[in-house]
Amino acid sequence: MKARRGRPSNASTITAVAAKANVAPMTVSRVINGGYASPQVRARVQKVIKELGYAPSATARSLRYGRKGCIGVAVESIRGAWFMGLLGGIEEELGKKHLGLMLASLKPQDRAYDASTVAAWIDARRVDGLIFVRFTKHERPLLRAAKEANLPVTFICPDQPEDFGLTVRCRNFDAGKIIASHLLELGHRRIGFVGGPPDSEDSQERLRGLREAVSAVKGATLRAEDVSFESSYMPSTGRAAALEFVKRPASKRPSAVVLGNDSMAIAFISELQRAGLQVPRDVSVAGFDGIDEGERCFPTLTTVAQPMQNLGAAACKGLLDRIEDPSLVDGMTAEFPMQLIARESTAPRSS
Amino acid sequence: MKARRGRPSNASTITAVAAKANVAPMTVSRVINGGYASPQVRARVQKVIKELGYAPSATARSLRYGRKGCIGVAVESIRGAWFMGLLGGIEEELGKKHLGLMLASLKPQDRAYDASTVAAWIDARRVDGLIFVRFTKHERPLLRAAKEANLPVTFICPDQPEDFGLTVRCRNFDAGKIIASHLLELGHRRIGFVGGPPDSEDSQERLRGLREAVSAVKGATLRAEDVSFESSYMPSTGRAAALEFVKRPASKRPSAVVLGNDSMAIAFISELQRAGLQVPRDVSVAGFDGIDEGERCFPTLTTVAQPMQNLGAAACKGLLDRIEDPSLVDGMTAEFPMQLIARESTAPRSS
DNA sequence: ACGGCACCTGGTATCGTTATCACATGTCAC
DNA sequence: GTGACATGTGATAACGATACCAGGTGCCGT
Repeated sequence: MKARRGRPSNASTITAVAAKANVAPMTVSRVINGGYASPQVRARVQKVIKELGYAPSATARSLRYGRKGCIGVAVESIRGAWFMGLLGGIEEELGKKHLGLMLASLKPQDRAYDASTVAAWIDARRVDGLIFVRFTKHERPLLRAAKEANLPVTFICPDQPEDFGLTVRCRNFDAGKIIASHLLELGHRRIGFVGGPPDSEDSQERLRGLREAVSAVKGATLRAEDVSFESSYMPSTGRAAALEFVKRPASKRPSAVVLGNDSMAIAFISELQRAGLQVPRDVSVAGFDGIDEGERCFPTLTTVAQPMQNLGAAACKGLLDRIEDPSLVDGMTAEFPMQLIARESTAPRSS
Repeated sequence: MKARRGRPSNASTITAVAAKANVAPMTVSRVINGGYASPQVRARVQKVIKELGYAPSATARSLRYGRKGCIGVAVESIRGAWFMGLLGGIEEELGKKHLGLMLASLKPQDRAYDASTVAAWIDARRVDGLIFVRFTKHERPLLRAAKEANLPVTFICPDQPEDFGLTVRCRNFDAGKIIASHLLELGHRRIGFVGGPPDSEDSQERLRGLREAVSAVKGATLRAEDVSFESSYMPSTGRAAALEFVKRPASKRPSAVVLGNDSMAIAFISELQRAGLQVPRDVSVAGFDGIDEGERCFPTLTTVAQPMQNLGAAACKGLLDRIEDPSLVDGMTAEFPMQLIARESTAPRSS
């Protein structure tokens, strides 16, 4: 940004087109944007545009309009595949309006917290709006900055961060009930749960749903000793939980375990297998999210899938609406249903 | 982009700061960018800047300079986790210079070919440079456009697309040799190979390396019937290969199989397990790339890892160099070594 | 014949920033 | 005491595009 002038981009300007077509720049602008222009002039200008390969500069337009034609997406960490589906939905929605997408992680390289990039977006008015994926309390200052800058914001996040912006999320409570019903139907009565971080709203909600469904069935239990929370959603925590699990005598184990997300579930299963247990023969296992990986491991993973594509699209659409019409009421939330994908990792309880 | 004027962003401008500090805008600019300014004026201006929360508009700067402060990254498809490591490396490098990253896929939603977003970047001069991840011949028109626009380009790609831009890639030939040595050392003599698409340069190179290493060892073979190419790098093709594999009588199988990439390898293993085979007891399996997933499946996957982080960083650095100094010679390539990660999926040949 | 209107076109100012030049100072050397 | 030179500041003109207003036509109705 510091360097002298830009490269000698041979890109032509509207003035060049105007000169060559013997009209004023304004007329060229009108030809492009559809204002009054006689057929002859229009044809002449369009010919010159094609000859020179002219296309309007996004930068100059951005300065003139208030709009940048570009939104920012901030993800927790750029590693981790689970949000790719979201990005797909966002991109799809943006593509319809020819808008761009700037991506940054809130914690680059999983280093110390550093939201400077996103903060710079706001300060420098680089984007027309922001989508936060998994917004946590640490990002509060960013939110304040966005608010002050009057910048539309949406969240893809289980808990509504604040009375500002649109929040898009899944029915995590229902998800808990759904997986519980599935396991109960298969005959499981003692069910375990290994959640993500205890302060993560989605794990809590899912557990609540699970608990409610379990308590509605006579003889079904969700014992305190079978419920735990891990420090993160990383696979390593799933592995740790598995090591814990195999240490217990078989009679003291739940016959089905629900993990906080698919990554954890897959790691959990792997570790059980390493210890010689078989899934689902010895224990049924299920996760949440519906990442692709669950489809290509063995056994394939039963999960309650988030409609990632839809979540992304909804967050994006909501953001665009708010950009279009800043008067839209804020603090709304949109909820999406989650969907059971029953696969190999769950089976009827062995007698 | 069409709408009237932008939102009433209450962001303050350099003029507002200047007025409040009783100086000319130019002076404010100098205070920010470090030109001559007396200590008193500097202090006064900086105070006002803080009071008003002023930050220069990236858009206006972009128009003034030639630079957008932003590069574009075009990936083949936004699904697929394997390039997240690359993105991490790119982001890291960009972060150092406070540059932005615009992301787009060449085939959004894996629909019909549609590079319109990237083409628009070029036409509208939205980015200072482009990184192509897995550039294929279908993107040729884009490349031509970039060339005409005098836009720096780098590729993260096994085959050098053209005599233009910097290409960053791995030593795939060596990778083939590396995995071959590993398997040969473990005592395997009949080795199989299941590549990606036949026209993918990396699969071919890896096979060549494999072949060379195998042929150097007496008694080791890479038979034609044990070598195949699949239509894509998708896990489904790995699964298909496994079905093929288990159909053969055990005596006609290689004792070790190398897959085109990790996704395929993991799917291959899963399918073998489903058929009742055990890895590595019945067959050793290895992949390429080193995706995270290979670490949490069972058995963990032996692979030859690409230094994704480094590849991304190198491509980005090269791009920035070229943006800085457009006279840099083009058509260069930078090669990176790949690294063996020996894990559970490969073991000494069972006698 | 003249006001009114629809149609087409151009001039000018503007978005927010900085390069360039011009003009003040003050300081030092000779 | 006068030129040379560093230091500080401001006025002006760009960067590329478009909003707005002000013309110019021609055609119609009265």
